[in-house]
Amino acid sequence: MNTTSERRGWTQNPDAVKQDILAVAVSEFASNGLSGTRVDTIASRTRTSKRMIYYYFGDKLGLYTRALEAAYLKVREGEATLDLDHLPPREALAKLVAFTFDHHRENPDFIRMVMIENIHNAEHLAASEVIRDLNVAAIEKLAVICRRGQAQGVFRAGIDPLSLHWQISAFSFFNVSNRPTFSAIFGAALFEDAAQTTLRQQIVEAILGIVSKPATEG
Amino acid sequence: MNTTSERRGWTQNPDAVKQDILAVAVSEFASNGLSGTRVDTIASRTRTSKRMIYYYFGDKLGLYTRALEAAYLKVREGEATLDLDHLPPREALAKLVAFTFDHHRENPDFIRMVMIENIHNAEHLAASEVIRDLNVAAIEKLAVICRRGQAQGVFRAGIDPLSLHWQISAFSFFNVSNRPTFSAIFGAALFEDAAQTTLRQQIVEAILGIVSKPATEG
DNA sequence: ATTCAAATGATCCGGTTAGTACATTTCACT
DNA sequence: AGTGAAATGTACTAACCGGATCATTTGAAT
Repeated sequence: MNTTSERRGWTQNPDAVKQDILAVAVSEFASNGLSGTRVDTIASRTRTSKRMIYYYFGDKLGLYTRALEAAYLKVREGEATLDLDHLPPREALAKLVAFTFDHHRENPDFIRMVMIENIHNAEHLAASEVIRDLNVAAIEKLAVICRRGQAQGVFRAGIDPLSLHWQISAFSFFNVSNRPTFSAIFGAALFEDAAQTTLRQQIVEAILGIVSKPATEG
Repeated sequence: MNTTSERRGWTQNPDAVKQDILAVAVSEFASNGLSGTRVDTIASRTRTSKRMIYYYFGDKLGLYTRALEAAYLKVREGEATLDLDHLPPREALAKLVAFTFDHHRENPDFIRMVMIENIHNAEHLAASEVIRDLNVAAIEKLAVICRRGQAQGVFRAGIDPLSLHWQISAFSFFNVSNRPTFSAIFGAALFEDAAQTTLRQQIVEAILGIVSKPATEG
């Protein structure tokens, strides 16, 4: 049982083969979409062969679905490292928003997989219970912050955690998903590090504004 | 010269043929993506033939690029109907945001074309000067509102119209683009008319909050 | 050392699809 | 009514690509 790296003669290693295929598949599907991706191309970037793809994943759609799940799993895994319970509500929320913004930026392949899935009306995602569970858990984390903020009187009443999640996602997702068209039209300045930091701060404040008690006018 | 509807024997009508092809192309590309779209399918939904597609548009990519332009043109055309100059700045901005939100909802094919173009890193859009001009004009409209608001002292200083446009777009675009995955995971409630009205109001307020002079805290 | 299922290699195939070749018709202008 | 270019119809093809077929090897248990 040698490491997964070297392969002389050949040694069986089913799990490594599956993971190898999945990693390449995520990358290819994210880059080229479902019908734009060639199974042969995936195979060629793999340490194994096309034969193995069909052996383990049945067909192209099967592979795509598993790749989609893999992308979600990896990203939600990253989110789990975030501990917010010890922070006061406003700071917890601010940290969550800033983290989400950064995390999306760092995982463009995930974003692209979701874009592609949206193009396909989420029909493959709908078939995967795994993914639904992951995301519902993410909402619960947000709901906890909302309740704490309301209990302490720093958040207004009647906040809908789902709407809030929608708003946070809208900013963070769009920032990555529409970067190509946006910068093709308006230039890339908004996506350089300095501008992104400003933008992140702005949306943190915008979100905090949404949950804050009304006070302004004019 | 009869109308474009009936076609007995056959009568030449180059412009109508081109428009017919383009309309179908937008619909097909928006639904299935670039590589997911079949030229034969487009042809079959047309009153003309595949031969004509290649005759007028050269190849699949040429047709795609023209379809992308057509989608942009149609949407920007709709936006031009909006007259904001007679409104006070806050109301003008509020109206612009609400309109953008609705307008995006009403043009899902356009949204999907942009999504697809983003998947392709905007490489076809980048080749089209037409589109860039259209959008830069849209920003200018926003800049005018900002300047008026600042002159009247109701907006804070240092607003970047481009960032503002980014924020408005993020909400309005995401609302359509990610509806499939979002509702697959969290249910469709947020996308029914009542909830959408609430959401729209929320984001109008969020945007107004961004441009307003600081006053709140806690 | 045999056995047998799991894992892998090597090669092939049939349908699909973008694009083309060739022929024909329309129509504006003489 | 003739001419020629633009417009359209019909049929074909070459390449590509998802998937299948058949054979071989590995490795764990007997």
